[in-house]
Amino acid sequence: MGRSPCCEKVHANNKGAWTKEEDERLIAHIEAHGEGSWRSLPKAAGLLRCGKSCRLRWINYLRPDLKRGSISEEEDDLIIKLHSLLGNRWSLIAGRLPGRTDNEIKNYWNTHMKKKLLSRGLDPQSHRPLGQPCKTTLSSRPIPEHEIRGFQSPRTAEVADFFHYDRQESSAFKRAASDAEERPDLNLDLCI
DNA sequence: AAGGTAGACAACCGCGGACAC
DNA sequence: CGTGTCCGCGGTTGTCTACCT
Repeated sequence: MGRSPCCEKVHANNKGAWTKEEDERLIAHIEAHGEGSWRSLPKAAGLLRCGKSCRLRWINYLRPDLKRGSISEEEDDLIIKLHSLLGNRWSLIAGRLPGRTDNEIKNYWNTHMKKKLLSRGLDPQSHRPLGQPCKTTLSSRPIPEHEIRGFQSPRTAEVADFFHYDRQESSAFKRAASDAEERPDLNLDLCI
């Protein structure tokens, strides 16, 4: 039994592309009250949208610190490196690319990078030569409990520092640390 | 000019983690 | 400890546009 859709309760069932007026309302509300409280935001801002839709619109399109324009060669290179380490964890990858969003990077990956890697004869998921069997897929393998308990190496601190994790007990951190342990060949000293 | 197709990206959906109670 | 709620994430779909026939 799943949770009911967030939009049903408030009849906030407006869907599809955002209008200029909706954008303006959302921007004005966030400028006045700040980000957060997405569930109550639509009503407070006078929008017939669900909170999730508002959050997505703000994060992916309206935020003032977004970088516009195409992905640079340096960013392109960094995305490949980060994806080889993290797999499809787009939000973590976006966290290392100022002004870029997870959605933008995900779309970019699916439309450009997959083709690019394939043309180089590399598997877009494993980053290994096509046809070469790969034991694990970094993005999908669940971490056994015993592995999580075993993170005591210097690599753990390196991962925490690299991804700015301040809560090393978080599952996202544990997963990233696990992946890094598996890929000692990957250099975490990346920069734009 | 009209219809078809592919590419790009905006937006939606469902799930799971975190947290409060 | 169990349950409910909110938020964020990643996969997927929808829509618009440019290009081709």
